[in-house]
Amino acid sequence: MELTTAEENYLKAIYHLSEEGKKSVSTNDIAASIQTKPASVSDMLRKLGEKEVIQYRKYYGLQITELGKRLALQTIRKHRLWEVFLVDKLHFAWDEVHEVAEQLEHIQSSLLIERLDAYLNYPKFDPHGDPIPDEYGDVRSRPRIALNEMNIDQGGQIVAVKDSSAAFLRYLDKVGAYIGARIKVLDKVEFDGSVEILVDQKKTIFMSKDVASNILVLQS
Amino acid sequence: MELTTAEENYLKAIYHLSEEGKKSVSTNDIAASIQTKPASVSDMLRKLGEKEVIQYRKYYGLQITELGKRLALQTIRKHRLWEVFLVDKLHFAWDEVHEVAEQLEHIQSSLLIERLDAYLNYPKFDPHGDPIPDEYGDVRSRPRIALNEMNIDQGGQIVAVKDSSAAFLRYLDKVGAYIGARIKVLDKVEFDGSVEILVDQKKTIFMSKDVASNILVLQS
DNA sequence: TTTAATTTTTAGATTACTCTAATTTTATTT
DNA sequence: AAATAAAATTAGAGTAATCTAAAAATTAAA
Repeated sequence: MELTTAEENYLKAIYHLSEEGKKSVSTNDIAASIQTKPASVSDMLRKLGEKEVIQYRKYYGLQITELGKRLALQTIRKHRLWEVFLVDKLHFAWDEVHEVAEQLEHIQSSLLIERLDAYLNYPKFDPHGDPIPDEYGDVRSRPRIALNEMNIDQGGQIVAVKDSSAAFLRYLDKVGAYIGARIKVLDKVEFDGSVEILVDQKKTIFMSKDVASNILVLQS
Repeated sequence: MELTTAEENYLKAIYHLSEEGKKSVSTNDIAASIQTKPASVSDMLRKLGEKEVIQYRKYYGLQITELGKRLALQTIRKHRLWEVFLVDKLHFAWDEVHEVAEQLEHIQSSLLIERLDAYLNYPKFDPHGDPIPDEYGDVRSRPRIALNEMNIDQGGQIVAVKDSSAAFLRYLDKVGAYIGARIKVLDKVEFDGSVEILVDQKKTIFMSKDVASNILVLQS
């Protein structure tokens, strides 16, 4: 089954929305998330329904099918592998990768992705800390916790950020709290919820609750 | 100035045809070279004319403009850099790269190409030995000579092949006569034009005139 | 130099995707 | 439960790229 680039983009958006939002995905949500008009979405939903990657009943909403999920995860896998390539090999900054990965994810060649995966040493997370599905679409996502919810003296590894705006990523880079960094909570301030953390066993930094709540940690 | 993927493909074909054929490029030639119908070509020529990447007079043929040449060379540059990446880094075989590079060449990001070029160590030739234009479209092609026309005891480096069929490339790989290999002509057989060459200072092989005439060498 | 063959272009459709504007359906309020 | 608001869909049209079939222009041949 072959999807066009546009179909892949819609399906990816639908997958993401149905993962996070929980309740059913609306036409308007999809339109907003891929910057298009609801009318275009309706049209595409009909087509995606025919291709059986979603189950679609007019006015009643949609449900992504198993096939749809698998295909969406394949695109997400490609996107995230390319992000790793851009950052690890071509030294792109975190906030420069998205646009390019958005194009690269549509290149069709299973050999290419296999080889790229091997070349990057089978990474499990992309530069934003999001998990990379395997070729069958399996995501082994270990439980993660927001940094501000950790207890004093607890340690772990930063594996993801919720807010991936360029400004936020630059801030994290500056304080050394990159994805993969090992951290430990030294203290928590009851009053404002801010935390004091040790980064990579050497640097102590303070973080507002706001920032900490946007950082996901794999506890150890 | 922005070209669509289709426009880039047409322009690339036109560039290649006008380089080799010398005389003017016909609608039929273009149609044949990109497997499409002459009617579609006519349509596209009008559009390319409007965008001033070619000079086009109905029924009278076309001429690629300086702008067109520059844009075509940019696409060719991208194509060849990606081929180097696929072969050098992802261990693709010579004959597996084309299809994928054909897709990758249309990714739009000047940063990406700059970084890729640096990452590959500014290669001057692609895996088929074709020169890679610089970012301004300059191709510094040093004089090359067919292997069968070299004299005894002359040395050089294999930089290109004329015949790039999969079978031929596989044969070359097997005997170690890859692009970049340093060779030296040990002997030439008057009778059938075959040559005896030393590859990479260690391996001696015999080559028919037929094969040797398809290998281009940069003399040293 | 007419006629015939070839090449090229136009005309008219088709597919994929998008849009605005109008309509229909569902959800919310009073 | 009727009226209103919101959401979703259809209708109709536009762009880009392609095709087949027909027409026009050029080239080659008799």
